[in-house]
Amino acid sequence: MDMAQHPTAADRLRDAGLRPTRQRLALAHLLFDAGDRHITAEILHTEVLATGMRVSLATVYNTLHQFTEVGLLREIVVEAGRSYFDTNTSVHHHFFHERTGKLSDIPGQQIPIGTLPEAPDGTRIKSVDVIVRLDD
Amino acid sequence: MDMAQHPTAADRLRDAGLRPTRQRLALAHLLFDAGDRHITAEILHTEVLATGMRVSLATVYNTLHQFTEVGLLREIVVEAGRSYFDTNTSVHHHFFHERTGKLSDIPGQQIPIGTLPEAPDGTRIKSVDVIVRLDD
DNA sequence: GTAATTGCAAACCATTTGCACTAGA
DNA sequence: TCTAGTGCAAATGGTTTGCAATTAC
Repeated sequence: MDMAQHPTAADRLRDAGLRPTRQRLALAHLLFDAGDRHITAEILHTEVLATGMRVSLATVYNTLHQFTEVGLLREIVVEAGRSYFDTNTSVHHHFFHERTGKLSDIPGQQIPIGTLPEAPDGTRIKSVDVIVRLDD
Repeated sequence: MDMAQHPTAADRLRDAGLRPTRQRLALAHLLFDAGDRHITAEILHTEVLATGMRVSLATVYNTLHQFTEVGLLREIVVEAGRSYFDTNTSVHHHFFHERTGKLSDIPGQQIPIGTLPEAPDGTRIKSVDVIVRLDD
């Protein structure tokens, strides 16, 4: 996602109805300028601080959730008590490395989600999450 | 799981290396006497208290984790900040009803986990979790 | 008797919230 | 200007922990 081109980061935020504030721009660059990432609020906060900017942890949480609401991020839950945010919002699934606590995309998009079960009663399938847990 | 028969609850706990204490027996009955269940520590604690027994929440947590370690339960993570424990330890997957916060088994066991990806490098697949999130 | 188990209350830790302050438009 | 956004510090909520008291064997 090259955000230094035609649709600038500021444009993308504006299009999503979010003011391109200094904080949101800084976070957007960290999130989207370096390809696909799986990141926690804590880590992202550490990273912004490392750039010299002062952004509160509360704002990092707000921003991650706002980005998720407007479809710029996808939230992934693999461990009770910690949320990951994925900058790749397309349909794909994950390896979870239990020892290191790291998430990675499963390459080749195609885990066979061919024969999905019918949603019960009056329900509707919102999404399908596949987590392949790895030992090592 | 009829635990009032040959392998009594006490036997099963002993076999797993856990002393069949009053608390563990009470929890085991609530968990295993009524078919497959998806339960949180809070709910289970409420249920024991309702039977008139005094069991601390800490013991409920300890017990759930011990049962999980010895393979009597399986832990399911669908929401950051809350753990579910599944009394059905066989391979199967779940619907998560987001509105009600309830988990249910996907019937017919067969989500096509046919073409699983290779585990990267020197890793080994420990388990595959499939969560179908429902809007309803 | 003695090691395992329990209960309690305090500690934890990621996340959320209330509210005064700041800054985009 | 005027509202959306931010920062801080306190609150939340599920879970864990330390340790003394209890219990299974």
